Amino acid sequence: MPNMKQIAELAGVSLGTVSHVLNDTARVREPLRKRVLDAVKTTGYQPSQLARGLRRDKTNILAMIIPDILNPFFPGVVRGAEDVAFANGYRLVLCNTDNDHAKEMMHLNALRTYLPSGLIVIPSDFSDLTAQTESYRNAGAAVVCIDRLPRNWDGDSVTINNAAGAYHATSYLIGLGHRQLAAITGPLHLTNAQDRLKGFRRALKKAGMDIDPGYMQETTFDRAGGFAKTKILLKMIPRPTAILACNDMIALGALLAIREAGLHCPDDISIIGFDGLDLTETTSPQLSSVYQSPYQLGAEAAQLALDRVAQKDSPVRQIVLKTELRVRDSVAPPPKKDDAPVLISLKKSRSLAARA
Amino acid sequence: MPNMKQIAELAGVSLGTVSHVLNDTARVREPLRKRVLDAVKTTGYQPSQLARGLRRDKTNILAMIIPDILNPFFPGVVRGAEDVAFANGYRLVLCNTDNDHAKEMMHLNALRTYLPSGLIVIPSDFSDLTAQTESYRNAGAAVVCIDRLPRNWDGDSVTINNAAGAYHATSYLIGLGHRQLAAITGPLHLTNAQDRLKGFRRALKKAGMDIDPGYMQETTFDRAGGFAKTKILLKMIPRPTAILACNDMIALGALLAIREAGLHCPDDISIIGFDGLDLTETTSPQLSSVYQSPYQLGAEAAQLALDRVAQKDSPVRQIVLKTELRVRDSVAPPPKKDDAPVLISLKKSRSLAARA
DNA sequence: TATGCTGTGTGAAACCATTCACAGCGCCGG
DNA sequence: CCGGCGCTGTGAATGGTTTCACACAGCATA
Repeated sequence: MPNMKQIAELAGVSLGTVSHVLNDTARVREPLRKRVLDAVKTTGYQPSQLARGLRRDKTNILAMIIPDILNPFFPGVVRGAEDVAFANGYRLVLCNTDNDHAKEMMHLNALRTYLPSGLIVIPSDFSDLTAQTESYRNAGAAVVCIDRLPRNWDGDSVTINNAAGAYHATSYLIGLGHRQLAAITGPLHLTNAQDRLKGFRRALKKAGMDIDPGYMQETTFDRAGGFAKTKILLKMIPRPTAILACNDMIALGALLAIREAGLHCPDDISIIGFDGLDLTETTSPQLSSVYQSPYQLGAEAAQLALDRVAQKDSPVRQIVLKTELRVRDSVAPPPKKDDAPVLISLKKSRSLAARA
Repeated sequence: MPNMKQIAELAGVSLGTVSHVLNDTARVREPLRKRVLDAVKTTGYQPSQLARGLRRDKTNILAMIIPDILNPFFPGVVRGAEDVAFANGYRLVLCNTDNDHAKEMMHLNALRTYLPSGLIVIPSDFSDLTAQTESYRNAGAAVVCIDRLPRNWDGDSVTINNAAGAYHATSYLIGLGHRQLAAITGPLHLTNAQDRLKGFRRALKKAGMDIDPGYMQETTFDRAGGFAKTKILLKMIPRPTAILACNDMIALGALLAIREAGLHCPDDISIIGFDGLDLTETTSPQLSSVYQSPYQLGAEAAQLALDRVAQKDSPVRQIVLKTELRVRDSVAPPPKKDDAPVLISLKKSRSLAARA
């Protein structure tokens, strides 16, 4: 593979001229310009991203740090970011932290010397990333936090309206007549889990309801957590007639626990999840959920990062995306007391056609 | 952030010595060595990966090209590769092709000048990648193909035993008494789809069965494909009593089509999928499937790539991983003719505990 | 004592693109 | 006719690391 010097020789121009033609960084008269372009075409020359990055103190790399790509929520985020990156000539470096702060630090440290233009982070926990990411900012890299925010974050961010989503879902359940409500929240040191719980409580308050703290269970954002906490909830007296699961994985675990207990969803107990993952369409019953678009989350974040690279001193942007309650088969009015299982089933959106 | 020169000055040694200490590339006497290490520690010096890569014609980057991270099979592959990469001080660059050959080429071209040490590819189609990847090989990069192979591939690879898996699943269905078997295969220009079909046919042949080509439907590896082709199969006379779906997404579509037709799985018709994704545990009925480990696929590929980097001229390795039939609730003996729906349900592995 | 060898350390060259100060040229206005 | 300006193009300096040829000291051998 040739280098720029050879292109310059072949085109009979100087090194600088080749660079100017390639980067459109100065006027070059047509004949010379053409000679350079021809030389590039015939040799198949490609500039070394390494040399370029070294010189410019910045590469066309976007680094992305997420908890775990195996969690079905994150592939969408990654894909959204990768699409925007690719469309703009950037590459995406993917790092998994497993929500382990130490691992997050290792990634953060190791990535720095690749001089990425941007860094998109889903923070692993509530530790203060401001200090860590400052070195990136100093190096001229854009830093964008998404999904949840570290403590005291005052930089660019993309999140969703967690409280509103949870509020809406909870209100819906109350509207159906549920009075024994429960919530299974994610780890409360995560801002998104906190906000969802806030929305839940706000809806209860609005309805003049008050619930025993035991009906709000905190756990990890996964199936195992949902399974375990649902088992606990099912033993409580009175048994909740509806559960707000603060993400879909928790909801999945809840569904399994309900089935294992010999109960039926939604006849005995209603479930609403959060995220609206694809897999909520193939569970039985199909899971109602507060939908958010992981793809959009990632795409907006990448765009935000690129915008920041282009315009370093524009005002901070904190984008908040909307959620949308998608009611499917896992919700119904509460069973009437001392009744045989009620056989009502609400079928609203069957979005099969859209995806299948 | 300091550079090597400053470390050299601080430690009172030459540039070369710093390099030797850091890379353990020559003996350095203890006192000097310690001075260097101290200087590094106090300054928090980190070598520039860009300069290093430029000089060594190779970076600690592994590039990974996959069809689409949104497809639930691939996150596991990516995670496996990232873990191995990370453990060895490498970073993973992720690229999605959407099975679009043009996009694959763009990624291949763009990635090259980052000088990755390795390239892990799930080929988008049957085009001959040998030529394209040769330029990587020439540049000293290791190229590993996984999951499916491009035409005439003679380099390193990691695949699974597709034919054996399909053979096993099909034989199992035959053993249950099924005689009206159908298969929904993936795109037959993909080697894995081909091999799974081969396994299906081999099992039929072994049992002395012959089937009408109409019972073998080819489609894309997704839910929409499975849904559409199942609708076709359900209209055929005689209606198949069992379907081998050549991946889980197809199986998912099949399940939905069966439900929509007012039929029941497994009472009316049995389904076995392929891949054994997590989501097969939360469908209803739980989906039987030929399990493979995407994580292992990715991990082995990354290890293979790193091994090749370390030992350029070791013999080519073509690793073939095993599959494992996981029987859950979506299979049963065929319904007896003119019978009411049979209520047999085979419950073998409930691997809930393992995962939840 | 001269020679040769081993073990350490040095500093310049090389990798390749970008950028900056400057030079050459043609043209305009004075 | 000259000074000055705008437009193009030049080539050297720059960025940070690795590596190679070489130097030097100390020691053993002839």
